[in-house]
Amino acid sequence: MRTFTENTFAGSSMADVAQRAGVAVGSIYRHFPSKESLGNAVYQLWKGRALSAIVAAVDPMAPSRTAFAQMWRALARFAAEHPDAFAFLEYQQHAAYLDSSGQATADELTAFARAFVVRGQQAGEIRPGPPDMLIALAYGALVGFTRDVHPGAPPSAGDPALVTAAEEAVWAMLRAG
Amino acid sequence: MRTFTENTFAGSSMADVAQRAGVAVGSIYRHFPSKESLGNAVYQLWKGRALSAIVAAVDPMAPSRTAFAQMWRALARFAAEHPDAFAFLEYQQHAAYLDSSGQATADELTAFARAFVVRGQQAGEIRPGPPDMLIALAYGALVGFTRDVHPGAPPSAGDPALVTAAEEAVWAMLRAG
Amino acid sequence: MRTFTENTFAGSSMADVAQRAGVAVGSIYRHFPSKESLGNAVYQLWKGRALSAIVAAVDPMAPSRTAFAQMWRALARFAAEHPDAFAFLEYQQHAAYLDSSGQATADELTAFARAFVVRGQQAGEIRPGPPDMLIALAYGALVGFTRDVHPGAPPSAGDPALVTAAEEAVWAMLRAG
Amino acid sequence: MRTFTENTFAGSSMADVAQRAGVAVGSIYRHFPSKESLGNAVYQLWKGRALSAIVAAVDPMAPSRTAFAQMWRALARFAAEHPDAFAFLEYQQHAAYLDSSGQATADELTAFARAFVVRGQQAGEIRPGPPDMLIALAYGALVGFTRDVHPGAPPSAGDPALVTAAEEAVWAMLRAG
DNA sequence: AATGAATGAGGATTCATTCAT
DNA sequence: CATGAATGAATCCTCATTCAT
Repeated sequence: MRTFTENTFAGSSMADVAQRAGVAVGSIYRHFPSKESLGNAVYQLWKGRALSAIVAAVDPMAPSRTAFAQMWRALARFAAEHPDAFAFLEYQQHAAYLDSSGQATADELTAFARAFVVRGQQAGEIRPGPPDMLIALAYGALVGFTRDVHPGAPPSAGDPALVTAAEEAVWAMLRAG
Repeated sequence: MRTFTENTFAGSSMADVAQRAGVAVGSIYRHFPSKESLGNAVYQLWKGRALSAIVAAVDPMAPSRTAFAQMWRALARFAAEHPDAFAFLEYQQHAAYLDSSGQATADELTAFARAFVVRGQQAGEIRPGPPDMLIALAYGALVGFTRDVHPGAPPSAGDPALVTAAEEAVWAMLRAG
Repeated sequence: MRTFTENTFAGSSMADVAQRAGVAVGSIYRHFPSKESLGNAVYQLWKGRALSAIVAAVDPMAPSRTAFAQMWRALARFAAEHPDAFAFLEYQQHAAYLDSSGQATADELTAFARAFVVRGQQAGEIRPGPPDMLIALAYGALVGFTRDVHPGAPPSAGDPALVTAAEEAVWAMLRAG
Repeated sequence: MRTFTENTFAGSSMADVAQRAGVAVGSIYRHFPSKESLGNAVYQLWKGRALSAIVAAVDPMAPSRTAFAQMWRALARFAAEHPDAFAFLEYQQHAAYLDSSGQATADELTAFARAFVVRGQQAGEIRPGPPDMLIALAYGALVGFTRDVHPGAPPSAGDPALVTAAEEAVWAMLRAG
């Protein structure tokens, strides 16, 4: 994953992947039939972890304001703890190698977020409008927030005060009224 | 640019670039000494155009609400008219080949946005907080907004009603009070 | 080596080298990081062998006349047994790719010859004059002698009578008085 | 010629040749149909000049000792005045591009030298043996003599005392008795 | 099952040659 | 006639994949 993050999928060589993993190139091919399938597996693994982090943190019965805070904090924490994984997932293009199973994991996360938005809109807590658009705005804001760091610097997603400030701003974007 | 957008910089071959440009591979090397320098030039060209589009559209003396609308519309329009250029600029990683001159163009855009935010904060029109964070949130929201499209589908950034709805939402995130 | 001899270093392609070696192009790069380094290795290998052939054949305690005969015969034999290697070493320019380690091997041979000449001059057996000049004349004569062959013809360095005749002539050039 | 000397024929580019000549690449092709033919012309030009230098300097009726001195001095002078031309002619391989007309010029020089040797042998002034072998030894010695210089250093062929010393040594190799 | 050398197709780059200006 | 940009085959080198050990 780290190789992909630093060099892009196409810019990474299996030799580099193997070396960082501390195994031989041939060994990778015992577990993955191709570079593409390895890319898929890496994507699914980390996208799945991000999804789990959210699902574990959010109480679906809580009011939107609360649920949103839980969601935002969970994702910011994930991005702070695994900055390279988050960068791999969100700052790159995966179309070249992502297959349907990989896409499915991504869709699960969107579905979760959509359910949250729709419920909030029905409760009059979230601004009306196409749910996918609101998700795109809010998730995009999160990605921008974590990216607003020069590589190597401690991610702003790790500063609790900043995380809270950003969360409040984004909630202002989502909330109804 | 189109090749880079579709296949990633590292995933693009000079042969493909040449073919799409309708020239021979060797001809590219008469204008650019390397693939990297070509990447740089493409980046600078389009980042520069995006910057120009904003600068031309925004009245720096206008109230923040107005200036923001101008900025948002200019960028949404740019993304709608040049979806692949915008995708190349914003959905990808350029670290592998971007040199200082390329970075400089990117910094100009940030500087412009920062000036806007700072002025708005001084006027009490924009929410307090680190300007760069607010820019990251808003610009991230824009990127998310334009990205919220399955490839081939008409970009949401091209639908005037959606653009307005998104603009209002993002302004709600930025405005003071 | 054979490719370099026939086509010059710059005129040889790695593909040709690989084909003659009976391996794939990529395999060469597992052993040598570049064409230059391959050229170096080839040079060092054969220059080293030529040096060994001399060192093994010459008795440094013998009178100059004897030692010279041993040296001349050893080199003539080397040139007759490895005409292409000798041609590679002596009929070509290596400046474009030879590094210091390659140069060092060449210098060893010169140093050996210089010691021989100096000792002979001290013993009054070899004509006075700058040792390096005498070496250049004699070694040049050897190179000329072996070169005096149209490609494909049996090398004159392989005809014992000719080798002896040449040796006597060159000794007449070197001997004192 | 300078480009060929420094980089080898195969290692030289027409672009470099053109630049040093102060003309455009296309202009070369108005005078020479190909790189090979240019190589030929350069070879013939300089080999012809070397030949002329000898022919002009040598009195064919003079005794061998005298004629040899004239020949040696003429060539040493040529090598001293045109070190790069001499290096191009003698330190390199021309087989890859030399055609019959180029070879003819080289053969003329050999023929001239052979006539000298044969006449000297008939007069009992030059050591018996295959004339071509003696020529190879003597010409090889000359090449070695001029080569005995580190690039950039003033050529030993330019030091009159050295030239005379070398000439005497080489004559000792050739003379009868 | 793990290894890593071998393979050769593919990629970036060069360069002899052409040809419109 | 001179120029030098354009061409694309050929060159050096890389890298996904295979397979004998």
